[in-house]
Amino acid sequence: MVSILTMRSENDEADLTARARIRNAALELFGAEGVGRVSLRAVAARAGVSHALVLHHFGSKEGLRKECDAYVIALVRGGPGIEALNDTAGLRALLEAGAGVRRYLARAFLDGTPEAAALFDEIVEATERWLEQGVREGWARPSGDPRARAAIYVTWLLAPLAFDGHLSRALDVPDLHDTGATLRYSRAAVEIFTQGVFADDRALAAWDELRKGKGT
Amino acid sequence: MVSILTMRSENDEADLTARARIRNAALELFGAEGVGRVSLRAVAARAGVSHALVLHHFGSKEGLRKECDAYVIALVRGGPGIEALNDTAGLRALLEAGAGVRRYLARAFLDGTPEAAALFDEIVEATERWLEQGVREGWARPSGDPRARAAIYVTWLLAPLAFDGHLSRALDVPDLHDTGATLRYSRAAVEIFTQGVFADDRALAAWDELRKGKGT
DNA sequence: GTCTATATAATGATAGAC
DNA sequence: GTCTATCATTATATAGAC
Repeated sequence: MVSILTMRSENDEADLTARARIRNAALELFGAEGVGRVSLRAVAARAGVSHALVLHHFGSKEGLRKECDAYVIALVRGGPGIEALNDTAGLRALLEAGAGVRRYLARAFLDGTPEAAALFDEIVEATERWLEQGVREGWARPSGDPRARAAIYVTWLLAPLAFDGHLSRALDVPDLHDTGATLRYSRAAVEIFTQGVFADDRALAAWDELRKGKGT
Repeated sequence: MVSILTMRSENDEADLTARARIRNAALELFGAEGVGRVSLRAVAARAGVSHALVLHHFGSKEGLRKECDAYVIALVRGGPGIEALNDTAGLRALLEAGAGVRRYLARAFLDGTPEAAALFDEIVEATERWLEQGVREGWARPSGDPRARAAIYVTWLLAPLAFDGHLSRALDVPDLHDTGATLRYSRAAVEIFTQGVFADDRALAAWDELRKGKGT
């Protein structure tokens, strides 16, 4: 039996407070099936408690959802602020967290909760500053639209969250986020970020053509 | 009153069969809030029919969901086969479809329905061939891992589906998928695809370093 | 094809014992 | 903190009239 004073050892399955077990169970189920499709009873069953206890701790289903949001987002933030999404505590924590957590976060972004929106904005902002610095220091190329580039960059970095299973299937690896899988797809990503995909400016020219057609 | 023999003019709001109206209503609501959070009664109300009629036409909620899947996916396919996602009927149809449809598709990918998975695989396959051709013709750069590159590329092209609202907020445009918004973010994307982000091979080198640490 | 009941089950939430 | 009832509501689904 676990005292309520037990320090949280976040990663141990066994001895967590019931509150934490419930939150983890919710995270897993909400991530896997979507909040709407998961009943409080299902969460309770997975956590090994009664459904009444879930409500005792979180007040309502919405309360539980909010706590899940806060938890995952704190996990990604990793620290007081986000440096940029690259090689940061937050990203690593996210990769090491279970698939359920990643799927939960993807759904949070899709649902557009205020918390998720704030996180996204924060990451974009940090990334834009990071790329500005890169341009100054010479390791990043200048962009015609730094803000848009940062936003796109973040979106692309987060894309594997949303396309988890499909990406791993396409890459023929069992789970996208361990072993050599991450290495394989991140290699391809870095390759694109370094040398691009297109060998000349034809695509850019085509874009400019399109722009002329539709007005500024 | 609309005859059941009326030809489907897919885009007109008014004179559609009840079946089509129900499907459209479901698409919109499922996309906006997630299938689990939407009741058949809500769908029926939006379509202006009774909830019993929904079941009469689709048998069950799951049946309705499947029809939505099939409809959206057919929309993206655009024709008998997908050429590549670039400048294709499917992509254009997707952009011209409502935000609800795009959000629905994003959720379908996240939920990992078999239909969505098949579509994804199809697009990756087509994109890989398209890039192969590009390499042969000289307008695409060769890749160290063509399969992974194609998969990543597709993921990135689809990313705006999943981060719709966040992207438009970061870009400070009301709706991501009309007017100049598409142009702005696609310009940034093409820029990256053409010239990359990083100015030298430092990131690639760092990646290789990481790889050594974790074994092949 | 479309509706108005109605049946049946599940859900979020509460009350109160331990 | 945790449980066992229990309530009120809502959901999916069916039956049968029009």
